This record gives sequence, structure tokens and C-alpha cells, in this order.
Amino acid sequence: MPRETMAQKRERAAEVERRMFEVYGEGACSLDYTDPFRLTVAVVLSAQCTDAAVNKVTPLLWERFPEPADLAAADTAQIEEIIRPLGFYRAKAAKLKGLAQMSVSEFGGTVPQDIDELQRLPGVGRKTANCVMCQAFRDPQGIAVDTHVYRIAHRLKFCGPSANTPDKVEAALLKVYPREQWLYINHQWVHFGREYCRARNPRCSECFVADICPSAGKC
DNA sequence: ATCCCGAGGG
DNA sequence: CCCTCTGGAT
Repeated sequence: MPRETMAQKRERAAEVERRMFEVYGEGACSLDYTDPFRLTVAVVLSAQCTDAAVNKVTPLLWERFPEPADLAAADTAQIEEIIRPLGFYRAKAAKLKGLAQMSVSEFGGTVPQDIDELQRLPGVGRKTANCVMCQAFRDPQGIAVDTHVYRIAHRLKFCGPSANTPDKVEAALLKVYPREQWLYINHQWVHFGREYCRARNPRCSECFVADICPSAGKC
């Protein structure tokens, strides 16, 4: 079997993406992403818990602390009380307060449209910054390679077997996918990785890209 | 029992 | 690189 050319790989990637889009849409979670500050807060809260849980809590948060300045001045115990069901609530409460404080003192009560500046905010790491750039600003700066993206990229062979670091996998993906699609990859692949392309016991027999996946049935 | 759309710190 | 922080869903 001849080695796949880059053009063929891009074509296959485009087909994968088409199908992902059918199943998961833009992948934009139901978090409120119209306001960059609120989106950032919601994404920080969403670490290690479901969007549904976050969406239950954020309305209470906005009600009690309508403006970033209110959150910046808040008593962390009050924040903790509201976000407790999400888990990691002490750390998250401290992050929210710090995030709001920096937002107010350095960014006029909003959040910067810059991947590196975003990561200076307490609680905002690479993954969250990427999410904010994509969802709030529609200005993707790359793909955040977490365990899901790493695993899926390898199984679909969108990167070579020697791509053994997140940076190498990202570099490969950026070449395979056009920039407009970087917006969706993280969101869609995370859902896909949970539902089909699981780390253990992948559901290849039911997977909607199995016919164009080189690893189908081999994981 | 085990896993989760992470970040920060040692 | 490894650990911790926490609750909820399955």
C-alpha cells in the first residue's frame, strides 16, 4: 500500500472534519461565549467537570457578581459557596478572584485578545486560552494538544509515528488542517474522544469515520 | 471504582 | 515529570 501523500491526507482530514461537523456542529459548548470575560470565567470553571454543571452555576455567579469589579472585590468564601458543586472549588474560587482582579486592573474589565496575554490570567493555561481565542474571538492561534487530540491524531495518522510530543503533534495538525478549522478541532475531538475514540475500548464498529481511519479495529 | 474538555506548584 | 486540588456522573 503506497504511502499517503500530503494532499491525500488533507483530503481525508477534510472529510473527517465534514463528518465531525455534522455530528458535533461547531463544537461550541453551551457556555455563554458572547462576552469574553464571562466565557473565560466559565471555561476556567469547567475544568474537570461537565458543561451542564457549569451552566447551572454561572447564572448564580452573574447574579451575585454582575460586573468583573464585583467579582474582583468578592469574598472568596461567597464564590466558593456558589461554585462548590463543580469540584476544585477552593482553587477555582481563588482563580476567579485573581482573574477578575487582573482583568479590572490591567485589561479594563475584559480579557485580552492575545493567546500569551490570556495565559497571564490566574487559572488560564494553554487550553483555556486556546478556547477563549476560538470561541470568544474567533481567532484561533493553534490547536491545544491534550490527551484526546494527541491520541486521535495518531490513530487517524495525521501525524507521523515519531510525533511523540504535543508540540510535534500540533505542528503536524496545523499543516493538515486549514486555519478556519482550528476553531473547531479541540471541541469536536474532545467529544469524539469521549464517545468513540476512547483511550481504552474504542467503539470503532460504531464510529462514523472508521471507514477512513487507518487504525480502525486495531486499537 | 473510575474517569473527567486543566492549571499550578514542587 | 509528578503531584494535588474536588465533586459529580457513570
